[in-house]
Amino acid sequence: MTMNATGGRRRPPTIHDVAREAGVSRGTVSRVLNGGHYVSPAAEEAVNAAIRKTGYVVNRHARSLITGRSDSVGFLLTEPQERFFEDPNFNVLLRGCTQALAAHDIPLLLMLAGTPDERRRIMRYITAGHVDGVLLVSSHSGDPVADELRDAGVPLVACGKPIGRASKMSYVAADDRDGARDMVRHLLSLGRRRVGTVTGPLDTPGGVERLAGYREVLAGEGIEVDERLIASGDYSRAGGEAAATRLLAQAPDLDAVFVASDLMAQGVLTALHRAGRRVPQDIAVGGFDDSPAALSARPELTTVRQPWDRISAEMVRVLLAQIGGEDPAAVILPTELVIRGSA
Amino acid sequence: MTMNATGGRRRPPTIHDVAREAGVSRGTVSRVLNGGHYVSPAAEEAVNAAIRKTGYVVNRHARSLITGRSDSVGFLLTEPQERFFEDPNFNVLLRGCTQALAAHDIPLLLMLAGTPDERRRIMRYITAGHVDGVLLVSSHSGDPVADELRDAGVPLVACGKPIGRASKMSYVAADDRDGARDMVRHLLSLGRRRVGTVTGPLDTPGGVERLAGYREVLAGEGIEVDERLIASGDYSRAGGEAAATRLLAQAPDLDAVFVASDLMAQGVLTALHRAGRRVPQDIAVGGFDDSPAALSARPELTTVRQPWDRISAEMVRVLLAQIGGEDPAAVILPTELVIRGSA
DNA sequence: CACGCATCTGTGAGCGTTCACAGTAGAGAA
DNA sequence: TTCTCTACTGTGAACGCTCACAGATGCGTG
Repeated sequence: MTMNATGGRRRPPTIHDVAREAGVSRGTVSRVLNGGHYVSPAAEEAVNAAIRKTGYVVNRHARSLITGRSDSVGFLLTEPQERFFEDPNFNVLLRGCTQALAAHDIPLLLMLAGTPDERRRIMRYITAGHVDGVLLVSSHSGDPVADELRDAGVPLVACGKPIGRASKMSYVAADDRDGARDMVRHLLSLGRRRVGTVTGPLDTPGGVERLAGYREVLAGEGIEVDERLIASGDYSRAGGEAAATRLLAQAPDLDAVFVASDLMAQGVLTALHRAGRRVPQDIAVGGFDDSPAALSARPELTTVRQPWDRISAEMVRVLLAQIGGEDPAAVILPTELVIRGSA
Repeated sequence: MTMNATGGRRRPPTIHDVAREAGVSRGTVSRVLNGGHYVSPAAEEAVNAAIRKTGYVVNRHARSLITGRSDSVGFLLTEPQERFFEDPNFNVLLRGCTQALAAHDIPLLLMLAGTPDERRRIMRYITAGHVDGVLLVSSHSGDPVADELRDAGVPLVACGKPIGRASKMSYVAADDRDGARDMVRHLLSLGRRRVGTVTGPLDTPGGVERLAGYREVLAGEGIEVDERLIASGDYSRAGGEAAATRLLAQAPDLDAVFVASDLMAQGVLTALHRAGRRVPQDIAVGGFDDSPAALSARPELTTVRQPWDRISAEMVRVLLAQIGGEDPAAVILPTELVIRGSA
């Protein structure tokens, strides 16, 4: 190490410095940097040594200027802020994506578009080419962002099946419907017969699909679906609490509830506790997600695990493929029933 | 709008296109873009109209190439991964910083440096100038990252007072010690006399300062500090549970606990519940943070609120000032006691 | 009238990289 | 030998922007 041991920023070495040090031309250094094709072993070795010696790091701005690529991707949240930081799933997903991208040496830009104003600004930023692609998280069907981005030709992968989209768009999702089926079957296997459900918002894929799974199993068992056993929530704790309260009023003989998210299930537990119902003795409760919330609930939640690590890895894989020119793809991943104390 | 209504990416307009459209030179457009000094009102108006018409967005790569600035900042987490997504505080902080930066149109790059390997890669990335500054979150004193960055001359703001630093470094922190004092005083005011504490890791500022506040109040009240009433945790739920179990064994006459984080307090509640102690009747529990965890606990936690929104806003303000050439600064913000069911 | 000064404008250079192209050398085929 | 082909290397010319500078104009002052 020959360089600046003392503080303060020196002018960093350029590709030119490396070329001089290695006794080759800029072009050769550039070729080594980009895969090393058409470079003699001797030259490659010399360049690598020079890179180590000078501490050279490629200037991404210069590279981006010419390639038109930014070598970064955006992680876009269109939810209103509060949902973001209340929902543990987002964090797991964010972390997974960051790490999967880091393996490709691609930084992740976190973008929050809560208000229409922010949305406009961020759309400009994205469509100006400052990111190569976008990981889009949980947009409601009313959300125009996905369509706008797709129309602008920006590579895009959604988390969760986008509902109501006309044309093809990449997405990665857990098999919501199948997970819901597993849970409802489990509740029935416990001997429960008045199985209710607290759904997610019905303009989200999770809301729709998990409810569909619930209906399917009941129908399959020849049980008529009682609409009084269905209440919709908004994925928040408070929403779950309110929904459970309604459920108890409409159907006091309730003996099990399938709740479409763990966070709502926490609210459900609160409501049941206040109503003096014991869990799981009087009413069995099943959640969805297997988020950290499932473990902090009392009793711990029986739930459906979403494979977040695989979801994030697949989102990144599909996005990079799409940036590389491949066609959009849909990936559906299996869920897993996790049995704990609440059911 | 005259441009590409159809999908697919066209070559985006450049500053040259805007200049031609406005009938001025590149230089004038550039001046308008950068504050509009030394530009006649007529020219400025023409340029703005041309920008609107062409849909021009500045190419940050080209700009960065010459200015040497990236117009982005990094949000660096040096914690091992699990802490990140288990701790609700991080999310609040992350969101706050993202929004505060967005107001300056500066994107935030999320960086996770869990393993030494990742750390090296990210340090290279940062020191190569790909971000203008770094928001550093909660580094243990053993963590060399802060010193390395400072030595490299990278503008830096830490969240929480860095302990054991030789020279000055910017940081923003809640007044941990004062918050702890408030809580312990509150517990004493309830008539409790065997007040224990579960500390954070003692190589973190929060761990050290909150314990110091605890000791101060007891000393001030003339109560001798019983070391059996002190157990250290690691800010995790499990750590809190283990610490509480130790505390109960060492000091069965415990009648209150000040826990240095809400998450640990959840673990403490679990341990107390298992031991058959009622909260708050038998043992009062006070947390710290006022994170979402405080509300999901049963009973809800009496805790010390950290002003996360202000903390994030101040971190961004201080960082931008430092990037602008100002000297490092330390900011300490007041906490607030929040009384709920657990004490 | 000449001069300084402030305000405004255009122009060339250059930031650090990649890309296309034009070379060079050596090996093998005709 | 000569020609072709492959492997490798160097060299301008961009990419889109900012910066320094030079020029132009108008106004007040000596």
